[in-house]
Amino acid sequence: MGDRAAKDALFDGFAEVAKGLGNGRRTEIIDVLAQGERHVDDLAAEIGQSVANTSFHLRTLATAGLVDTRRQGTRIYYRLASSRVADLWSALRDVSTAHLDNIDQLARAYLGDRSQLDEITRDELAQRLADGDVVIIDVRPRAEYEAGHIGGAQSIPLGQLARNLRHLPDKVEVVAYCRGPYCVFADDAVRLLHRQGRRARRLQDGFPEWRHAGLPTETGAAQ
Amino acid sequence: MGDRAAKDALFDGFAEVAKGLGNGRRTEIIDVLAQGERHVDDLAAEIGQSVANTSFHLRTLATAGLVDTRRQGTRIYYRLASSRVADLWSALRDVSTAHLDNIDQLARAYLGDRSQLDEITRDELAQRLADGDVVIIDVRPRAEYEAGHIGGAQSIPLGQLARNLRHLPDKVEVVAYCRGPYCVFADDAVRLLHRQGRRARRLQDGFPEWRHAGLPTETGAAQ
DNA sequence: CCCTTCCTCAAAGGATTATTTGAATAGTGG
DNA sequence: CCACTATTCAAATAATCCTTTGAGGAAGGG
Repeated sequence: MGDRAAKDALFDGFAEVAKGLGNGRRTEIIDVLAQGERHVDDLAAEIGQSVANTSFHLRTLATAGLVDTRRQGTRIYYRLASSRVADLWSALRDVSTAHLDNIDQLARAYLGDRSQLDEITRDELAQRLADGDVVIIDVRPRAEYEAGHIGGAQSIPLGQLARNLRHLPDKVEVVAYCRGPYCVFADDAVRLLHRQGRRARRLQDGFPEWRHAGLPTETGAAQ
Repeated sequence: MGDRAAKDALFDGFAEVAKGLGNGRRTEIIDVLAQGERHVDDLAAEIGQSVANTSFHLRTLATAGLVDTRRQGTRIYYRLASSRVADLWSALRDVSTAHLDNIDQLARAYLGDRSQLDEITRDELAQRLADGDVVIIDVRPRAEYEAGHIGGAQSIPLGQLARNLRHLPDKVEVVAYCRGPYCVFADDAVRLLHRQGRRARRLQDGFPEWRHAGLPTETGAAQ
């Protein structure tokens, strides 16, 4: 009980999971999978890597206990092993933003200047949604919407927003959301809507945080 | 806004923090620092590594934003950067135990067979403490007790337990606690007490979890 | 002011890790 | 049962990481 080698082995075990998250391509994968399951090809395109390399990273993640798989027809779908993994990812981002000096500027480089973008908190949105005086649009890729979305939201992937403006009611404020605090889709959507003279805000974080807070969600395609 | 290189750099940033936890010696350090600050020499002995190597790992942890330092006289004390880091460490252990098949057996190899050890939950202990019909002993090293301990607990480091048995009241149940679910000190203390025919249980987890739950704590030496 | 103690740094090795390329595999759909 | 396609594996290279050794600071005590 309690010898050095056994302790080292146990803590190496914990470190194994952390190593799974210890690569930028793999954190990108986790961020996508937090939205719902995806197949390899799709993930490879999402993270801008070759299929072979993506497969290698997915294997690493699976060995680290972070993801599981499911086969459907000829494809293999990867998903987070459980919501605990989403919690871990969230805790990791919290530490990064709080204690790494350069995360702020990296985020600014990727997201652009957000100072002109109005945000809305989860709680305020939940209230406004209950009151019915707001339109919520999910600007993530369609597959992510179908895997789960905010109750009452409609799916308008970012690329299709420009030609779907007329389907949005005129007088009501629009709230756009996407994957989370470090996702650009909703930012771009709000900027586009502003240029059209519409009132629009961005949800402060994304769908995973909404679900985690226990607020109402739906799955599947809209009719 | 939103180009590949900038996204990669941002997510590399998140991965940087995970890399900090991606080594067994560093997870051991984090586990110790979750109890309170410690100096380099001390930590080196704790994890069974050379001072130079420990210093190297601490530097890695500092670069990853996980620890901070403070100089006092000739020593340099390291501490967790914030309670967020403790949360991250806790989330990491949760994922490990839930999704890594071999953590169970590694834990058994280190901790021994726990099936004969009675445990007590935080909530039950808090209740019993309020009722006053229990003695709590903190079997961690003295420095950790002084950095923070359960309110009302007395410090009896494991090595001194055998010769302090007579100071413990006879009729009352003893609860021992230490660093957390993967710490052996309390296990060994309970086994020792059982051999003496005493009623004794081990707190299910350790001091950091007690503090995190907002239950009463104290700092400093006993009188 | 020098000596001691504690800590960090630099260099060097051996061991992992990330990515690319090209080949192999394993289910499925026909 | 054959052929196809999505995915994985193997080999190779370049990059990074861990540990040890020995030298180099930085504070404080005498």
